[in-house]
Amino acid sequence: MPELAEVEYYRRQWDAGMGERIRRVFVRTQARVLRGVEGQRLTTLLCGRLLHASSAHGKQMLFRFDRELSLGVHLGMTGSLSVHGPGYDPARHDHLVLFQARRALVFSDPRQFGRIRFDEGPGDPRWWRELPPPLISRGFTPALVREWLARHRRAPIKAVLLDQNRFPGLGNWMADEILWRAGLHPQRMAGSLAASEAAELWRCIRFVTRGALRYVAPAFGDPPRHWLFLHRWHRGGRCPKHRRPLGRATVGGRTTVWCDRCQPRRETLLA
DNA sequence: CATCTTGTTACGTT
DNA sequence: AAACGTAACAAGAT
Repeated sequence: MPELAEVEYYRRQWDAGMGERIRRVFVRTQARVLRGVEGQRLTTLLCGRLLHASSAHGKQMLFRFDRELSLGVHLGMTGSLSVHGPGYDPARHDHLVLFQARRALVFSDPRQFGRIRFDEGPGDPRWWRELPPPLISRGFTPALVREWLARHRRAPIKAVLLDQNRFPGLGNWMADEILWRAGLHPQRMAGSLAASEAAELWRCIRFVTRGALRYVAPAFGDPPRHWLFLHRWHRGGRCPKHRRPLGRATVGGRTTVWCDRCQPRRETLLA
């Protein structure tokens, strides 16, 4: 489910507990989402700690506690964070619950494609420091996009956009939205883009990222009707620009939606 | 019942 | 050595 804007929405859910102490920890020790994190150790170390700060970077989240403890959360396909009352009774797919005096901070994930991390030590953990530049940052430049297109020149552009090593936080719906706006067919080879197309792609990445954060992050709302977003989910959906039926195929291993008129399959040669 | 899924990664092939 | 495609992970929705 979550791409960068949904992740940001979930991160804010736990803001309710900021600056307050963890009284008790529930952890499903054998859960796959722990990915090697030892539940007992996590419980021992987190009990009594203050939740200091949180941040999101692409689809990753990091929650910081006093005594240099860091809790990393990735939501996978079906993960979520929520807040409940202090007497909350963990449900079947809740894998980690941090109880505070007045609430319970809950991590839930039915499919368990998500991941919990737990690190000790000053500063941010190494895996966090090594994340690529956020899409909304000065470090994310058109040159980085060009270099990535060249490196993956034989792959379909849709698959390239889904690579978290360069486009942290982009997921299936955002990638389709970006390509639709950029007028690029998802099956175009990355190496076939003209310089002007790559520049437009960069602009659309920024535009869609800002829009997603604006429309989705505050209250899990929908983008406007003139975005592809609302039209892409069901078969029979039509392009919001001129009502043409949307194309649909698997590209880069994911269900992909596009408009043949906005995104011609033929390689465009020059602007 | 069959098919689908807003994500990632291990593995085999090119 | 990189780059690329695919299967697998698991459970719920349609």
